[in-house]
Amino acid sequence: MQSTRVIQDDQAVRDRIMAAALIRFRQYGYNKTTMAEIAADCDMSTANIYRYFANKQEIAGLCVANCIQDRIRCVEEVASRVDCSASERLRGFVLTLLQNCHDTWSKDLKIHELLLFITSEHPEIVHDKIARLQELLQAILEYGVSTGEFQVEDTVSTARAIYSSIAVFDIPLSMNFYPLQVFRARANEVVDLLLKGLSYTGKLQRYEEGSPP
Amino acid sequence: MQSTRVIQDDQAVRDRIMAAALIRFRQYGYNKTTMAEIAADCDMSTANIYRYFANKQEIAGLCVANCIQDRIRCVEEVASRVDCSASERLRGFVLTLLQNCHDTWSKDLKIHELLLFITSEHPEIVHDKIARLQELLQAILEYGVSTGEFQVEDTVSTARAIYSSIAVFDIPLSMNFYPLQVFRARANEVVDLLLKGLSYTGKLQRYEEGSPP
DNA sequence: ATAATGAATATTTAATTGAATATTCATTAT
DNA sequence: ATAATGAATATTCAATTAAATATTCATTAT
Repeated sequence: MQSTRVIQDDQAVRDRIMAAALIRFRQYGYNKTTMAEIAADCDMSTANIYRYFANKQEIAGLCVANCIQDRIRCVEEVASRVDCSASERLRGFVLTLLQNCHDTWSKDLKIHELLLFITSEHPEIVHDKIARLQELLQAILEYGVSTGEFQVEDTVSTARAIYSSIAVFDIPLSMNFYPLQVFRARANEVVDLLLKGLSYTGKLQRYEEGSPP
Repeated sequence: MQSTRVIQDDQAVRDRIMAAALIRFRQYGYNKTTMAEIAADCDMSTANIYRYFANKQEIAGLCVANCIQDRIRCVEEVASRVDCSASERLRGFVLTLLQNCHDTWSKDLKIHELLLFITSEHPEIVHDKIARLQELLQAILEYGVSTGEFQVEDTVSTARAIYSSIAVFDIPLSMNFYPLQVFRARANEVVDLLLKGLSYTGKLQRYEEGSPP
């Protein structure tokens, strides 16, 4: 019991430090946040933080991972709404991803900096996120197949293809190019086109050389 | 006649300067290339360059625009091959775009730096490029409709949607994430899916609530 | 023993300034 | 008049160092 008690206490301290750090990272960014400030916010010495974290970057990495988790939870929610068709789930998925991406870029600029910095050191964080999004897409596809909405042979490769098609809406850098409103319209156009492909029945119009005018 | 003569001479000098500049930009990058070096390569004084260009950035901007032009010409060629079906043209278009993008990133790193720098000052260069690519896509679509390969109502909005879907293959930054081989596979998957959407006949499977098991 | 600290050390950032480079301009050559 | 130049000026870059910050550790408190 004693050891459990201690581990829980440890986690509480870790959480307290991370919460304080995140507030400062959000407001001032990674570089302008000092370990001394984080420590002061937690009413402890700077040195004591190092009992709980290896270094500043570890704290930032965990903050970023948490943010990504939160973002993914939004998407998961939309991707599994019981009152929605598979098509609606797919559209919701894409628009939510876009909204998240835009928010990170424009509202949460400091977090975006942090994300850029951390993911350049730990690309596996991004890969894990993409893998999770593709799982969600696959689930939407399987749901669509089960309801008869979609005709899809290979849900894994199709989920990959869909993610590639909508990746541009999940890359904060691209948010520079157009206002959100334009991106929404573009995302909707892409979803419309994808939905046609997904409900494709296989009755391909054969191309006959020279027959049309 | 005299004035024409002079203008032609002017253009010849401009071309000579730009050629010399491009060689240095390619090898050493924008910052490590000095106006003095460019001038020496052209056997003229530094000051004389300013008779032909407003400043160093203008020279770089024109070099970049030329490079983009060259890249687009490759794509144009593929997009209008007489011996190819519309589907083949579309696939060629995407794979060529990807190849260009990858080359710029990995082989022509210095030019990529330049491109990044110039397009941050002149986003219209990128917008023009995207507009031209969308025109080419539209031409492929119209060709596909004319041969009966594609069923597309609105070629303009569909061309936009296709560009959005494949934009990730046209963003040098993304070349970091996977090797070219993987990107090629992804691009092919996306094209496969898009082609299904394009040849979609409109006979949509209706989703009937609760009817499947 | 565990948690925490203050002080010492190592590393990073920020300010300074001299050197390199871009740009301008008065003057010269054609 | 047009083209070109050398020298003057403005701007940017890079090396230097002082200050700030991250990290470690010996010591103290619980």
